[in-house]
Amino acid sequence: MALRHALLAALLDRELSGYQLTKLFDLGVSSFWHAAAQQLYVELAKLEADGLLTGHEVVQQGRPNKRVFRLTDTGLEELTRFTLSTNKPTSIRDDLLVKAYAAAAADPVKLAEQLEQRSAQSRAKAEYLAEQLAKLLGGRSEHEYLTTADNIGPYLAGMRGRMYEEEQANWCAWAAAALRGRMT
Amino acid sequence: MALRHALLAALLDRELSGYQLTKLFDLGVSSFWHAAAQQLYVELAKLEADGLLTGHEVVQQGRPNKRVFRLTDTGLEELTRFTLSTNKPTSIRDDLLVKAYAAAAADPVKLAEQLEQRSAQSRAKAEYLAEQLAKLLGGRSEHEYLTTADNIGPYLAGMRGRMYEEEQANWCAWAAAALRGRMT
DNA sequence: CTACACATGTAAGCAGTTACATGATTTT
DNA sequence: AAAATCATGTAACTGCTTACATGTGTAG
Repeated sequence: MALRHALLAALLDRELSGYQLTKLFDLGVSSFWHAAAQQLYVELAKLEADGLLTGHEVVQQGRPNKRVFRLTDTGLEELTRFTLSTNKPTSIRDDLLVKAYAAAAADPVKLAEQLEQRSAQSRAKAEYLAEQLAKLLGGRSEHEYLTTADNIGPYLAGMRGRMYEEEQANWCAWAAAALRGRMT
Repeated sequence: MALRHALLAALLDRELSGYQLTKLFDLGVSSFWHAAAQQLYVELAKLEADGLLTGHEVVQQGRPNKRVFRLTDTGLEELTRFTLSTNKPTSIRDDLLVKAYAAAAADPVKLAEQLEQRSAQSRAKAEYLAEQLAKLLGGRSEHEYLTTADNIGPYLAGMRGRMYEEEQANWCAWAAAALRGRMT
């Protein structure tokens, strides 16, 4: 299992719809757990069938209706069990880094352009995450938040995501400059 | 395809055996491309069958023999084509980060212990990568190396790996401290 | 009346995981 | 004589990717 626990974690203390989860996994969680939108719906159905989640129809005005999911007691137990299990090896797969590794086989300018584009994307993602983190703090100092808030999980993980995207942006810009600096 | 191009990149200007590649993917490349040892052998066989690599038996004394692989012209062309292709979305999957997200469902001490353990592992990996990078420089300044070396790819990618592991180590230590700081 | 955001799925195919399997050589 | 490192695979299963499919409501 895999995506399973990421979904349970995302639903730990709130109800979210499949669509809201696709947004979360695209923007907020993608720096440490990747999942395609279609797969989320498939996995949500399985989790409901397995009794780890329950879905509830929510009628909306001005929008299509949606189904929100909530953790069951069994789901919470399963999540707790997961936190005690041994970690599977971290899996990272990034085409752009492989391309950087293969720089000698690439057109330096084309590669630099890709790096600069990614740098901008990562910078934007880092800024988005910084905003989300500030919202969580809600004016409190980090120390106060970390010692008093109920659930600091999203803040902890969000910080890692922000760091990751920031460093990615910096590295991409540096690598692009290095490649451009080699042009005659 | 996927692992395919990571292997071609690793063999860009050198011959390596399957076993040497497992070590490289475990230590040097794991921060941006994950692959299990078994899968490498499977993929190497496919790449050879497809004519992108050629394998040569190397008789060794004091060790079992090995087969080293070399890029063919077709393989190099394929790698160059890859550097121009559109990137698939970066895929990251890290159990430990999901556990951090689910902190509220976890035993704080047990989670902190896992984070501290990972911090040490990442620190060690960062140091190993720093050594490898220093070897590549071979006494030269970074600027000199980047402007004059033949193939700067492994240096560029290695730097990203070092940054990643260092930041991971820092974050894990910080997150563990935050969790421990909440204990009465 | 077109484009965009919201909203949710199904189905085929395969890349990658998990488990199993083997053997040489050096070091302790 | 055991443990560690070197060295290379096979086979079953499945989680995930890729491609396809559909429909509502808002904004320009």
